[in-house]
Amino acid sequence: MSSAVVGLNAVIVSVGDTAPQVLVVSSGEGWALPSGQLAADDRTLDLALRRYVRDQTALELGYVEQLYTFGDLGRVPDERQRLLSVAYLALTRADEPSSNARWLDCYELLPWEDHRAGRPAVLDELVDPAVNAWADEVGAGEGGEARRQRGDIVFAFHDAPWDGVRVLERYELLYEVGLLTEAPGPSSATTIDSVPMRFDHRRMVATALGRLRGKLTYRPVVFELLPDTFTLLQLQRLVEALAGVALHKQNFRRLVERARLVEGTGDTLQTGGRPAELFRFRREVLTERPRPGVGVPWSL
Amino acid sequence: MSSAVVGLNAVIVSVGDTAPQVLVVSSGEGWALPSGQLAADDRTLDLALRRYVRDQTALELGYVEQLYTFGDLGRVPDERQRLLSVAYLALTRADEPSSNARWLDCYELLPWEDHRAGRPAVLDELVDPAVNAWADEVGAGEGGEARRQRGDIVFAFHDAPWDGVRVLERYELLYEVGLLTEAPGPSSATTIDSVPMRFDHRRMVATALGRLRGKLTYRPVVFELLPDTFTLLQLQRLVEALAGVALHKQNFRRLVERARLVEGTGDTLQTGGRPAELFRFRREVLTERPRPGVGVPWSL
DNA sequence: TCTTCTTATGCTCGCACTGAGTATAACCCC
DNA sequence: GGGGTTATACTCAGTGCGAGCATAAGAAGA
Repeated sequence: MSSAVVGLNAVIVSVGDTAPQVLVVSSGEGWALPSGQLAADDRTLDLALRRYVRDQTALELGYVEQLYTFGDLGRVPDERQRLLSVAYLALTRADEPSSNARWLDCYELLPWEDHRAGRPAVLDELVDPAVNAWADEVGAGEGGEARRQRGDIVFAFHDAPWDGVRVLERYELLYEVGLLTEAPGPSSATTIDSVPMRFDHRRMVATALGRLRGKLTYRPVVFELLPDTFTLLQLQRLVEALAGVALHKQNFRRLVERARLVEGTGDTLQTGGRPAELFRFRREVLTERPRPGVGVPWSL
Repeated sequence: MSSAVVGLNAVIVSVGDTAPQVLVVSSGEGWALPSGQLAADDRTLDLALRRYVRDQTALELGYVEQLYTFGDLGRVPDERQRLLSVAYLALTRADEPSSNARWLDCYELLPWEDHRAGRPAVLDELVDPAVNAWADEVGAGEGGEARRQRGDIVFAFHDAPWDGVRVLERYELLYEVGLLTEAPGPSSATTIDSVPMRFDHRRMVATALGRLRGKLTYRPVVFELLPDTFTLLQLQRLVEALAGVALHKQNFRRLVERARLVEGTGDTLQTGGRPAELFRFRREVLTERPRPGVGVPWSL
């Protein structure tokens, strides 16, 4: 029987003032996701993850979901060794990380994903030409067209619609065209700068953000990231931060109220303008609707 | 560094005359999914999977997607050993399995999932009372209500809507209430009978069916299971088989044509009634729509 | 040939939801 | 009170969908 070294990684997401953020710890080669080993007496992978995250960061995780298992040769510098890593997504409200850990803004790692203030310039200035050059590599024939079409789909060139969920596909395409390097190394003029992260940990963050953006639209996961009561604008800002797009305020309000996702508490909160009513998540919605979520443009 | 035995499993899905089916091979303890070991020189997990499936079943896989990694202690009879299994979903049109393999009807394994001819009686006759008894175990208080609510959500009791995607949640709840046993063993009057499968392979099938039903609604995966040209009724029957629900014929037609998912070829096929036009998948839809899929009731 | 059965295809209501925008309310500060 | 700010209510047009009616085009049998 063959065996491999098995590791676990946690992409722990919370939301700061303006953007989603992931918990990272410092490592020799840039920042790293909290990682651990599976111990012989961990009954389940989930429990192992919770255990070592508690040990390393003093954080008690709430929502936890398995993301993906990475096992390609060459994902770690040592070519001989295969490291199998099971990555998890975890959500938490906690905002005070322990000593050697810190929150890292997701959009520092993946700047092309934030469209709240419009389409990032880097897409048309850097990515578009790079994808075109990459398509030209294989000639103007079939293969080139397929490459161009793939670029159009994931980056929404030529009037194709932007799909916020395709975070991982964008990451992988950027990697293929040579605009980003996986392991920390010298960044050049032809790569998109970012905070260096260990191994393929940035890819794990991309996987997590994509999954989260998808789940947003059909499961009430946002409420894992909010306090028990909140104003509708707080909820909206949170959804916008995760989805990476701006939303129409009145329609957002109508959506969550008519979907009966939230219920008013009667209390209000001072805001600087007219006081806002405080709402709470309405748990009963789980039995009423098949896919209770918040609705962003790409959920149709 | 800790290490574990690592296996790969493939849930290979095709669609027969009336139902989705998975490829199984015979094993000492009932049927088993094709499984393999990761070899040291397999560059990626995908490639390893394709390699051993080719060796074992002489099948060349098309669409392949990682499903989930199973690693709980106790999923295999030997309590000491931890077996980590990375399960994959694969789609294929091939209908002739090799010697020791055969196609097994998904709804023989998961009979409560097929609602095409109405809600299966087993849900209200067997599952409902069992869930109620299970809820009563913890008293009529908070815990009991939570259990009952969970039953309502996943099995659509008390007017809750049926959500075809929650295959795995249903499987897990049935397991918790004691209506099915994971490893092959004596079935009793209080368990739902089914074909015995090795280890937790039936759980893997449930995972695969759930994933497939979800993907159906936002990616054109059905066409992986169809010949190049097909009639709209063939397409509809296929979607119905996977989704486990019956669809309105005229509306289905309108949906796929207006979404521009398919295009007519001009040819027709004899059917027993008026000849049907043959259609093909319209690849350009990938750049036009963010989530090209077929639309089933739970996709809203 | 005429009838009946079967499948395919076209079309039309009515409802629900959505995008976009206008209008009004309720607080702050000065 | 005026102006800024945020909250909340409401309207209107377009779109998508569930449900059903109607017609077309073949096969099979009387």
